[in-house]
Amino acid sequence: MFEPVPESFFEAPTLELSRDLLGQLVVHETEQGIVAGRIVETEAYMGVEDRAAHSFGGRRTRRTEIMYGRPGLVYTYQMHTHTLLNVVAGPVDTPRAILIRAVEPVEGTEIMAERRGHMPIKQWTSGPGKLTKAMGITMKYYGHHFTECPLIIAKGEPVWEVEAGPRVGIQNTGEAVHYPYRFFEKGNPFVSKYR
DNA sequence: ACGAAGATAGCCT
DNA sequence: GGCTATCTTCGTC
Repeated sequence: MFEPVPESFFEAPTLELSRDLLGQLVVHETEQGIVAGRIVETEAYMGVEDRAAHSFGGRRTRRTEIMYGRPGLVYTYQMHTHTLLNVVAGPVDTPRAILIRAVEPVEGTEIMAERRGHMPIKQWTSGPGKLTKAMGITMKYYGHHFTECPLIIAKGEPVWEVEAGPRVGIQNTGEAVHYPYRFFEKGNPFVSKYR
């Protein structure tokens, strides 16, 4: 019932794709059932020229390797106690990625509630580490493609209004701190932070 | 083999 | 606002 978007969806230029992803659904078929969330916040990481990107300066390691692959691949990595979910963007050998920072619960809410320890709903998926926990997304999806089950991106409801601003949580990255590469749906309560 | 660092979140004062 | 959990990867010894 949830259809993956076509692979061509991911071929848009990275900043455009960051906006296009807003409103689309992340859908995960788990053992307990389907969980789905509508993307309301993203951040672009612009590859070799972006000091905040893992692939800055052409850095190519086991972790960043997937960023050099085709758009639409899953780039997961571990941040302290959390898994963070990214969409690989840009053509092959252009190591860009888009971090999914927040989603709005759409389906499988009882499963998310359990995974999030029955916190208030606003805290289930309002951050990159929170949403992966709520949706059961782990490092095993590194290198998976978002057009294939059991983890896909599907067409959702369009966003009302998009706002842009500087990215969250990056430091010591010089000018990159100010780049307006964060996109979110204006006023949406699941956006990770307003400032 | 070891130590440091990090695109976070939750709990504490 | 600060403190820290505890994971994977990377650079260096």
